[in-house]
Amino acid sequence: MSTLSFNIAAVERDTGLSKDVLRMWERRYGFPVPERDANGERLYPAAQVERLRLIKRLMDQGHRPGKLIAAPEEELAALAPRRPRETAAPLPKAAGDSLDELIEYIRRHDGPGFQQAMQQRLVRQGLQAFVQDTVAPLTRRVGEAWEEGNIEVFEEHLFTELTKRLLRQTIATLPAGRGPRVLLTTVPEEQHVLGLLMVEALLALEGAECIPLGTQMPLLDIGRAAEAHAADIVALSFSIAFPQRQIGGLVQHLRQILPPTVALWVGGGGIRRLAAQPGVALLPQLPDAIAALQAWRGTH
Amino acid sequence: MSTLSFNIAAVERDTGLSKDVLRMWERRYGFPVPERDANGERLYPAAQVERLRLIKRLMDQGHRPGKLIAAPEEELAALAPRRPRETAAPLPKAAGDSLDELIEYIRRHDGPGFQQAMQQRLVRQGLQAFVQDTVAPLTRRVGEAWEEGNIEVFEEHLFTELTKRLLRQTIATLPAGRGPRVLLTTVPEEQHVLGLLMVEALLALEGAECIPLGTQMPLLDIGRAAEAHAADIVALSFSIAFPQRQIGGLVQHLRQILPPTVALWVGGGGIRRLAAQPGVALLPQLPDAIAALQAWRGTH
DNA sequence: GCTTTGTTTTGTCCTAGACAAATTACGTCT
DNA sequence: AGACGTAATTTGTCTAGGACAAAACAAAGC
Repeated sequence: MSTLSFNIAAVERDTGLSKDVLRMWERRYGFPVPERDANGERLYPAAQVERLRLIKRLMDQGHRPGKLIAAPEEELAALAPRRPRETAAPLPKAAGDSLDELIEYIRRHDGPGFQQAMQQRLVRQGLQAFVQDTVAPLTRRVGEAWEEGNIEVFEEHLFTELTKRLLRQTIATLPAGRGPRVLLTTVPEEQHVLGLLMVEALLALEGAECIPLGTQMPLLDIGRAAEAHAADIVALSFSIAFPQRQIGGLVQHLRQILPPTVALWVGGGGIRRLAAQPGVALLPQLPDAIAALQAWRGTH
Repeated sequence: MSTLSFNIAAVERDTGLSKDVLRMWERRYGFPVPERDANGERLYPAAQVERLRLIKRLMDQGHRPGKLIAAPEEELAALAPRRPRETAAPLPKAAGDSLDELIEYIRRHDGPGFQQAMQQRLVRQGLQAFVQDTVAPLTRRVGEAWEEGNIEVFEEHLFTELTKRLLRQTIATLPAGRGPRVLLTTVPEEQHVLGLLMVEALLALEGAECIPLGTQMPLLDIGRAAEAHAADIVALSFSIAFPQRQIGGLVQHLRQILPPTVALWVGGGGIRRLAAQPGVALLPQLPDAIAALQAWRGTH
């Protein structure tokens, strides 16, 4: 079998670094330096792709590409402590009140075990506490673990998929809401839906009428959907992974598209550094959504 | 309020046409011709964005960009019969065995009604028939309606989201499978998960042990996941909207990454024109998945 | 009818320059 | 020392036009 190599589109797919950035880094920092095929097009060896993935992860953690690419191998040792693979800490048989127990199921690739443990916590805590005290911190922990290289991409996907299922399943059992009508979605490029589901669970529990439109809705279509569904509120979610620099412009753009009578709520880990805008409610934390709902009801 | 305008990144987001393509069309066909901001960067008026969205839709339908862009306004009349908005055909009160009834709920933006009707059909038909005779054709119908401009993007999203919920909810009630272990996912850029869920439902019903990893998994991570979960089969799904030209290379690439002992199944509407490859099973139709499962069991 | 061969269409990749927004570094003032 | 404003730097995205291969289509032959 030949050594695997990736064309530039494949590298973009697998690393999340745009073609422009890949070419610019090559020009500017001298890395990566791919080979070329017969046609003069870039061909990245697997080793360079791996290194790029590592760099991308550390960038998402806050490091700067210039430093990372310059540093030779110390960064691998110092910044990326890959999980000691076979530690396999024994499951804490005790009360199991810790999130570690849940993460350990994921690390062991034990989907059914994870589902069962989550279900148990849901029943014990009730939906609201479950969302706020289990799902939210667990999501944060998984994100941190990913940044630190302690969890694989597919493990994170398994966690997300199973948690999504549980939340949706539970939301389905709630009675129909009485209003206001809240339209929930994300912008294109933003595919993380867990935050949205958490908000939906909390709002539905408070009796709001939620209209879940999934992810990746073009801005113009969000406007049309708000009109067609006679929505009172449009709620957007930005994950921490979403390119920060784009969020402000996007929200401003959408605010222009929506009629002024429709409220625009924005939440998620991505908005931490977002400046306030007129006509846009920032809800950095989950409880803020409940507060905003009560405030809305007070004024309508 | 000023006239809305979009920079090239926003147009890419909202139309799905890459920046390269937008610039190339401008150079080659003389459309679109955006204005420029103070910095010389493209600024597309909303009207041009609308037209681009229309062109993209017709392209997905099989038309060619050169023709579409040349044609002045006849194409709008001839090819894009926008749904007569207020027709509002009365719901067929009768047996309701037709898919039209279900689509009509979506058109009326009646989420709860749709859910209830779907649930009813599920109970009446049983899961296997429901997937094959309701969900699959309905998905196709919705896709066709979208191509013909008879359904809005957000309506399609609502349909997808609600159907996903119902399928996942139902899958959750099935008992744990006995094997083989089937890992289900899609490649990056492919975010359609409905096809995958349909397959999962059928396979789980046949007693397979499904590992749902959600969408958009980098190829290298699919390989790692297959190893970590000791998967017997990796099942990929390509929707009809996925760029055809990329599929062949992607599948070939993944086949190289996976160990030869792991079977690779590929399905979905996107593979209609895909050439056969050694070590890759093509499953264009849903029943093919069941057949493939039985074949696998026969040889193991 | 079908297959093969040439032509057109179309998307993606390439180089290389420019610049603005974000971030860091620095110097000054309180 | 800490706060603040300004300069330097880093970094991503945009622009221009050229090139070419893969796909789609047309035409000719069997």
